[in-house]
Amino acid sequence: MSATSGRLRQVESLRKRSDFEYVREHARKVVGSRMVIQIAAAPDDSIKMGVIASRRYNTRAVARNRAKRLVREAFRLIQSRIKPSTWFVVIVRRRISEAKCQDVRRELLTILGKANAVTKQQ
RNA sequence: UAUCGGCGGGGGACGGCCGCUGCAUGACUUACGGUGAUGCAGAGGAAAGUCCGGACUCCGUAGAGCAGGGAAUCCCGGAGAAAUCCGGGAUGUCGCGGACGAUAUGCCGCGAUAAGGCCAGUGCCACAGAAAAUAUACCGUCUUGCCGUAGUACGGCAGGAUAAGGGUGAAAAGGUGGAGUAAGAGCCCACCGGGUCCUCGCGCAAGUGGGAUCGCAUGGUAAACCCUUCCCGGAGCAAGGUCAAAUAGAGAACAAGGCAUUGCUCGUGCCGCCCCGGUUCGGGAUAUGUUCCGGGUAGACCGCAAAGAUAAAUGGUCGUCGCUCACCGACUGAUUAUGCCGUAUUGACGGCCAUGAACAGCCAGCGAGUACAGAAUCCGGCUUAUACCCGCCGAUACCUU
RNA sequence: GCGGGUAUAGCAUAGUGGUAAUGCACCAGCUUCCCAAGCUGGCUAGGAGGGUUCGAUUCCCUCUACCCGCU
Repeated sequence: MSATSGRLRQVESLRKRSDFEYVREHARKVVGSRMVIQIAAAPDDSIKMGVIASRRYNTRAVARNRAKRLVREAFRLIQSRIKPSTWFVVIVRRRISEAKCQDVRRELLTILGKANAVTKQQ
């Protein structure tokens, strides 16, 4: 099962505009200090994530790419603990710019826990 | 030596673990953007801004003109398809300095210069000033007539001459000197400056020199309209092309059940083939299925690359080192100060010994920093951003000679 | 990505080669027992840097920020 192998590739990311619209239609919103997530029940068993880093976050392309990489890396590290059949979208906020990878991972885990989408650690 | 600015060059290295994207190979699953394996490739000097030039694609296009946009001193050499860049020289204009005190202006040196044309035309030139472009009379200067006081002098009124002087302004209608005059004036003369003309000289040319001629009113602004010469078709990879669901619309074709003929089939003939209605007429509704054509939406693929996607890869973490800065310590070098001796009138010079700091080098420790910035069709140029290091040039400050 | 446009007081807008107008807001005063309204006065501005010009917010160039269109 790919969900337990701890990697992120194109299969695990939301890739179409219709996917994002599906999540936005069915989503519950959870707010954190560095990010906001919209989380929804998936139409199948998969776990998928999408990241939004708009020009309102930062006008420099380097900063937007860095934020998306941090979120993707955090997702990769905690992916095995997310309940199946979950799609969610992460919208980054300005305060993520000075965060390190561990900070982002901790916060993403906390927020997903609030949304009741995390399984108990074995 | 330090700081600042400009130009050019460089703009981190290696390894462990966990990962990402593309391609190739063969395997397993399957028909999917799958799984795991191996190999190869995987951000920049600006990838940025999108300011120029091209490649490429589609549309348009006989030719010419108008509109619109752009370029603009001259010559030589070099690179390039072009944009553009490099090197050398010349002319004009402007600024600063000098010979040389001022004005017009010429000469010399340095620097800057998007530098065709405002005697083709039009517009504008605030405030100040009399007057801002057909020149003009505010003060001033001179003068005529009349009046007043005794007067040739002064004052008043009316008129005339005058651009020398004052003052204003960014800019005031050639400059200096002389002659001349009532006072003045290129009104006239000399020199300087300027315009025009020349089948004149020099120079490839922009120009420049000479001659003749004109006393010479004819500023500034064209990154104001405009004129001259030359150049330019438009849109852009979200260009464009291929395949092509669903839905809606449009068109075309086909299909339905029964009876007769016959042993059966094919074929043929007749009736019927949405609903109401006994039936023609009439009224209502205008449908079902399949196939095809056209169109091109969602979507996919091509365009598209020895990086290359389309919610967009090139990362995370740990370690070692490099570079820069700060602090502390050890060692080495070195100047200066103090002391003694010698020369010496003094200043000063030379020699010797020890000590301590600024300073420099090197080593070790500890801490901090390591920029600007992320390809999206491709290539070239320009512009802008950039920690730190190297080289060159310039400016400023201090020190020494 | 490609193409186009805008920038003026705290906010919303004018205007033009000669220092900048209007409304709202803000501040002070008058009025009122107090507030509001009204009246009077004040405050504060051309995104940045160069160039052309006697003079630039305006004209030209280079940047910066923002907005819009095209799947």
